Amino acid sequence: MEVQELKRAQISKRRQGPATRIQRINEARILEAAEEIFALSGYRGAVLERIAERAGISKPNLLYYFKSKKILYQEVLEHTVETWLVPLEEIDESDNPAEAFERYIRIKVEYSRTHPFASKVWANELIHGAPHIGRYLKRRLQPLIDEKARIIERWIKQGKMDPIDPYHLFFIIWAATQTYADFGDQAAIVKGKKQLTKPDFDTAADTITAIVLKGAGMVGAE
Amino acid sequence: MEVQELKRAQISKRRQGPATRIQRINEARILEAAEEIFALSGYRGAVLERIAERAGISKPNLLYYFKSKKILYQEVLEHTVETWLVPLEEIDESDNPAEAFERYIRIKVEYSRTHPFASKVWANELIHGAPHIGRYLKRRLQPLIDEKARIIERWIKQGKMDPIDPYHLFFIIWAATQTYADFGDQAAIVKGKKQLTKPDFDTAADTITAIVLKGAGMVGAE
DNA sequence: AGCATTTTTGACCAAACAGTCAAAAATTGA
DNA sequence: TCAATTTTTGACTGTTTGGTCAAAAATGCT
Repeated sequence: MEVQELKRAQISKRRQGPATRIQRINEARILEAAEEIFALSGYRGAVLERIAERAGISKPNLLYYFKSKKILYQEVLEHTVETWLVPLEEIDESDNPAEAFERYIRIKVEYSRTHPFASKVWANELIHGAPHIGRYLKRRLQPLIDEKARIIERWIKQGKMDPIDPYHLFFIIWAATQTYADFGDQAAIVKGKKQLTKPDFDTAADTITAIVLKGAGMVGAE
Repeated sequence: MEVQELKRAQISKRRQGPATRIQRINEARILEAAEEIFALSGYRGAVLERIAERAGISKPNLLYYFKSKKILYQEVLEHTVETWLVPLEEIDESDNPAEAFERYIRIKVEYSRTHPFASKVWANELIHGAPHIGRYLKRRLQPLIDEKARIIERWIKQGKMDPIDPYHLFFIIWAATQTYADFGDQAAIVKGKKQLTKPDFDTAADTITAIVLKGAGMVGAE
């Protein structure tokens, strides 16, 4: 409830018709800067002054567009969650399980590579118990997962894959794919590099795909 | 370098012989309280006053035992890392891969269940790029992983498992097992519960074990 | 041009908080 | 018991920072 209502409240206060050009540019800049700073420093650690600086404006001007740090944070969060859910929604019962999961895994790894800040903001929020977005998550994510879980259960009944708890399967895939964004620095340290590169992410996607598809009996001796 | 040196510096300043009874009790209490507060709020979000309160002492008294917030945080971190590394060190070449990985996975899931705060503190530090413990991590973790990677490569050569990148295999296992501590709240929300319970963790361990062992070719048609 | 609206910012405030310090209280050891 | 040492804390300080506000600057509109 909280996020949507706050968003609506804020918007309705200022915008009747469409946003002006200046508004769209500044809000986009602020959101992008905020995503990075929140990712690097966490909610409390993020300093509005730094976000404003990154966005090329002053702090009071930032507050003019987003009435408080909390509201700004929630807008960033909601944006990341929606992007996060898109590939999940695409999993369809008419798909072949192996193809559906391979596509899902590769998209999520690629997203970790191209949007590490978004993933980190999201991870940060979850680690602290989803205090700002828990209710929204329950309303939005839970039904979606339930639906996809039913699809997987039907695939299992049809003998297309091993009998595996669908929820845990999702948890494992989320964890494995996002770890390259959230904990990419650790992975780089372990590999003796400064940063992970594209080939690292490709190998990651290959490895996760191989293990999950074979491990869940979606390919192989059938 | 930083962590060990700081620790030694602090200890040498105060303790020549063994700590007194009061010191041991209070330091243990403080570290336990700090682990929880740092896990729930992050480094910047954690308030010394609250840690002290939780430990049943005053803030100045806390600072009497740990000279600064940073030093306290680093001690908490180092403690969690060392615990984290124990089961990894136990992987031995003379083991059967399936048995070794099953044991490793089950220990790590159990650790996620019993020490969620430690895992979260650790995750938090990594998300933000390991600023406080990166060097230590490189010195301590990298050689250990390299050693275990060589063991896995030998297992692969001996045909005991599929040719899989050992580093990515570890990343996936770490991610999958620790997600139940770090993002346990999300998993609970998705499952429509307040908290994950022991059976949830058991199913998690079963699922991860099944997928990894079969997916990496450690069991099955050989 | 000239009025109205939107956008921008310097200066400021109040709260939160890490860290200090001197003095009190408790403990230890002879 | 009593002096020395360790432990504890109330009161305080300086800094950081989210947020306010009034006024200036820019923009839009007729």
